[in-house]
Amino acid sequence: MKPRVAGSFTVPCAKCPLIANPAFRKFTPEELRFVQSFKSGETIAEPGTVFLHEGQSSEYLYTVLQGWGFKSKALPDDRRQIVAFLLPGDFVGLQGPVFDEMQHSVEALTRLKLCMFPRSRLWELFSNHPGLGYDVAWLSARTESIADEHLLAVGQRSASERIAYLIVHLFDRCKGLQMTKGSAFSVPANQQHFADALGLSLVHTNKTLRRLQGRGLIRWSPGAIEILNDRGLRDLAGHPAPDTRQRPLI
Amino acid sequence: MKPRVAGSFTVPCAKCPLIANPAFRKFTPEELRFVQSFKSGETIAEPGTVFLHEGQSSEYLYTVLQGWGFKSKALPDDRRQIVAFLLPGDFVGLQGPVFDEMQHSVEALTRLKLCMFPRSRLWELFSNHPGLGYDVAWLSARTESIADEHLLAVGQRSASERIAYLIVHLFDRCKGLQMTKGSAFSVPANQQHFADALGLSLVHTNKTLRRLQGRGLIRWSPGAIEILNDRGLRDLAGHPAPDTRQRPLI
DNA sequence: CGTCAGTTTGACACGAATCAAAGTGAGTGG
DNA sequence: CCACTCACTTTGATTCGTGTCAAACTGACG
Repeated sequence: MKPRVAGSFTVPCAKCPLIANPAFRKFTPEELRFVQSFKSGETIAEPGTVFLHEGQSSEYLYTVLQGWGFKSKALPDDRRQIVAFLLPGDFVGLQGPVFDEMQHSVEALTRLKLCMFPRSRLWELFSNHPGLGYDVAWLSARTESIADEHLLAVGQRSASERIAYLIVHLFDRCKGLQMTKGSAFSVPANQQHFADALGLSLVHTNKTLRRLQGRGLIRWSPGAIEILNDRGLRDLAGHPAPDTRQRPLI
Repeated sequence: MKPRVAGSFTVPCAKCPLIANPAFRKFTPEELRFVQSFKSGETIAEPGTVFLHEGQSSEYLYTVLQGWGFKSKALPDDRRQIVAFLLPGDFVGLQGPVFDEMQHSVEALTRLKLCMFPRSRLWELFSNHPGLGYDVAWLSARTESIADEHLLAVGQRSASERIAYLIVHLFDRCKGLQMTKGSAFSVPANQQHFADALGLSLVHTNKTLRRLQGRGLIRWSPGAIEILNDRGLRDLAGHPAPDTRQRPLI
C-alpha cells in the first residue's frame, strides 16, 4: 500500500497545530525552515489500515499529526504484540534507516494524519541541524524508555495491574497533549487491542476490566475511559509520575 | 556509588579492542580524535555491582568495553524486570540526558569494563560530528528494536518459546562479537536472571530449561550454554535471522 | 566438613487461557 | 419501523500453564 500524498491539503509547518501545543518545544526559525523543506507531504491512513508493514522497507519517516495508531509485531502464527500506541507528535520509522526493513507494523486506530519525511534526507538533518539530530535521538530514547516500562508491565504485573498501568499511561500521555476532558478521555482501541498490548487474552481482559469497574476505579465504555479513582488506579498501576516537560518534535 | 575512574589504565581509542572487532564500523580519523577527547576515562564494575541506579541521574554515558551486564526496572515491591542484557559495544545512559534521571538500573554480571563520556559534552558530539550523532540515534533505534522483540517474546510466547528465544538472541549477539566457540558460548547469567528477563518464575524457568535439554535442543551448565539443535531451537523461538551488518560504536 | 549460591524436584494452588454462547448497540435494508 | 447483521462486549464452565511452597541436591570454596 503506497502512502497517498495529500499534497494539496498540506499544512505549512508554521501553522502546524502540534507546534502550538504546549507539550512541544518550539523550533528556531532556521529549524522551522528546514523541517518545512524536509517535509515532503502528508498522508492519511483510515482506521484499520496498516500503513507500514513489518519486513518491508519504508521510504519515509512519519510524524503523527492527528489521531491514534499502534505499532505491533507478529509471530509466525497469528499471535501479535502491540508494542506501542502512537499519539500526535510521535515519530515513526527510524528503524527503517537502521535496519533496511521495518521491524514492526503500524496500523491506524482512528483516521490518522501523518507528516512524511524522506528518509534519504535524514542524514542532511543530522549534518545541517545538529539540534534536530539531537531531538531525533531524544525521541528515540524516549520511545525506548516507554518500551521498557511496557516490558516491566507485561513481564511482572498481574492482569489488573497491567490494565491499570496501561490506562494511566495512556491517560497521562493524552493529558500532556490536552486530549483529555477532566478525568475522562477518548480511547479508540477495543478490548482486543488492550489484550494484544498487555499479553492477555480477550476474555480475561474483559473480566479484569469489569472487575476494575466494579471496584470503582474506572469506567470503560467503547471508545472512552473515565478514571473514577485516580489515586487507587495509580497505586494499583505502580506507575511513576509522568514526564511533563516539553519534548521535541520533528 | 561513584564510578571509579581508572585513568592510568585507560586504553587509547585507537587501540580499542572493539574497533578492531569486525562487528563495528570504523571511525574516520577525525571521529577517532573526537571520541578520544570525548572519553573521560574508564571504569570497572565488579560482578553484582549496580553502577547506575533507576531514579538517580548519571553524569556519564558509557560504552561497554568488556563483559556482561543488564538493565533492569523494579516495581515498588521486589519484582524486577531485566529489560536488556548488555554486551561489548552497547551504549548506556542516553536516557540520562533525556529524562533527568535514569529510568533503569544497570548491574554488572561479570567484571565490566566501561568507557565513560561526560554527558555534558553530548551536545558537542551532535554539533561537531553529525556522523556520530547519527550513530547515537542509530544505536538508540537498535536498542528499541531489541526491546520490542523482547516485548513480543514476553507478551506472546510460552515459557519454552521464551527461553529458546532468549538463548538464540544472546547467541546471535555473541556470535556477531566473536564471543562464541562453535555452538557453545559463555553466559554469565543464572536461571534467576533468565526468569527476571522473561517474566517467569525461577522454578518454572528451571523446569522448562531441563525440558529443552531433555528434547536435545540445548545444554545448560552454570555459566555456559551449548546449542545442540540449532534448527529446532530457532523454530521454537520463532526468531528472525540476526542482523549481521556492521554497526556503529561510540 | 560446613556453608553458600545456584540448581533441581515434587506437590499443590491459582491466575489466566480456552471454549461456548449470549447480550448489546449501531448501522443497514426491506 | 422492524428485522437483520456485524463488531464488540459480557458471562459461565472448564482446562491448563505457570506460580508458589517446601525441600533436597550439587559443587565450589574456606
